Order: sequence, then structure tokens, then C-alpha cells
Amino acid sequence: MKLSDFELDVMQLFWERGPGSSPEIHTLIHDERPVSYSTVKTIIDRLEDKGALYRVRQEGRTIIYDAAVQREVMSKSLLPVFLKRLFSGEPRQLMAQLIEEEPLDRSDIEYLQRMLEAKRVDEVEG
Amino acid sequence: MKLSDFELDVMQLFWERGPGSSPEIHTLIHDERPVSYSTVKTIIDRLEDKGALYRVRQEGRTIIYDAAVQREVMSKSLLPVFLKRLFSGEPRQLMAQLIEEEPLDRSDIEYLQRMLEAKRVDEVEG
DNA sequence: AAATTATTTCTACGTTTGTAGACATTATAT
DNA sequence: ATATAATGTCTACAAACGTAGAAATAATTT
Repeated sequence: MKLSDFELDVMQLFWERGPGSSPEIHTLIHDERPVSYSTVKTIIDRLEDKGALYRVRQEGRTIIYDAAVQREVMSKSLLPVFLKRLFSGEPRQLMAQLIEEEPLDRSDIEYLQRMLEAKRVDEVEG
Repeated sequence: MKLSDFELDVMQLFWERGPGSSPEIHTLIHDERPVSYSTVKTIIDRLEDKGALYRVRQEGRTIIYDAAVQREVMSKSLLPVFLKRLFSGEPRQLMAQLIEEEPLDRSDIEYLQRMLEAKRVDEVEG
């Protein structure tokens, strides 16, 4: 399933917040940039057509949607492509940029250190 | 500067290999998927129009191009967006997926562990 | 010198994307 | 009960994208 940038922006809101209506999503996006309700609704319709969103239920005449595709499924298919396009497929390069450029608090760092340590041990064994 | 997927695929080859001609790039891409020379040349022309490639020199009538935009410049602008769209902007989530899904050899791991350690120290100080 | 081949330039076209208005319809408020 | 507001449905359109053929031109081979 191929989603556009805008479509992914909308999916992101469902992934982050769970079920919601078109007016709700419009409000959230409109806070960031001026875009009409119609535009957002069109994107939601397309996402439904593509099978990325589904109708959870209806409240009055308001339709409540939710993600039909889990964030992880999408990121598992998109990360390798992103990695290839911008980092020659070398995870180390991407990791390095993340560590340099993005904020990580102490607990994040410790968590990642433990993950790396576990992976290092794995490698020795398997 | 906004580049399409295909345009980034082409840039990736220049970033990875340095200067090259359209026929060379076509050959490389054609190995992966069946696409005509014209198609690749069109993408290269568009990249030149956008200022992402420039003409290094000419050999006979063959034009040699190279990246006018560094990979790092592009990745610095695209990584935060990617992070937001697929990981709610949380670097830790993306890092975790990288560690889980991508191959890292011992020296990669040790390098990243050192980076994390340095960042942890930073945090205590600043 | 002529024929062939390689490369560039130009043009084209269906699809996807971002954008939104018009209209219909259902809720809500008066 | 009627007017107003909210929401959904339908239609549209310019720009970007992926795709490639045709024609021009320069280089190479015969």
C-alpha cells in the first residue's frame, strides 16, 4: 500500500491518538497549516479507499474512523527504503544522525544501550 | 528543495558513487528494474532544473553530472519529517526499529555505544 | 564518405497528489 | 416547524510524477 506524504500525515494522527472523525482531524491539521475541511476529508476518503482507514462507528451523522494498518507495518516497509535512499542503506549512518540531531533523554539512552548490548551478544552467538 | 522518490533514488547513486553520466545511471537503475533510458534521462534533467545536479564536464558529447546538494543536507531536512510521520517524532522508536531490523556488525555497535555514552555525558553537563 | 550507434533534447500522456468548491443531507437551535 | 449549522458526497483542476517515444545531433565504425 502506497501512501502519499499528506496521507501519512493523517495516518500519523490516527496512530498517535486512535479513532477520530474528519472534523477532528481537520481541526488538528488546521492548527499546523491552513487547509480546508474538504481537503482533509478528501484525503481521509482516499485513505479509506486504499484500505488504510476504516469506519469504526457512526455518531449521529459523524463517521468515526481508525487506522486499518498498524504504524509498525508501515514503518517496517518504509524504513528500509528511506535508509537506502538517504544513507546508502547503512543503518549506522542513520543512527549516528539520530543520536547527533535528535533529543534523547537519559532513559532513552540507557534503553538503547541495552538493546545494542543485547544485539552485540546475539552476534557473537548466532 | 523537494525531490520525488525516483529523483532521490537517482541522487542516491550520485551520493554513493560520485560523478556520472546518464547512460551510466541508466545502466545501474536498469539492473534493478526495467525502465527506459528516456525515463532516467528525464529524471536527471528534472534534477538539474531543480538544482540538485550540475554538469561537471563533458566527454565527447556525454555530459557528466554530479550532486549539487550534499546527502547530509537532504537527510537533515528529511529525517525529522520521516520521524514525525512514522514514529510520532520519537527518535527512540526509530532507533529501536533500526537495531531490531537492520544488520549491525560489532564495530557499528561499539561506535554507536560510544556515541550514546558521549551524549549521555553531555546531558548531565548541559 | 556513408552508415551505424550513442546521447541529448523535446514533447507527450496517464496517474497521483494537494487542493477545494458546490451541493445534499442530517442535526441542532430557535 | 423552521432556520442554521455541521457533515458527508461528489466533482474538478492544476501541478507533480513516472513513464517513454520521436527527432536531432554528434561520435564511431566500416
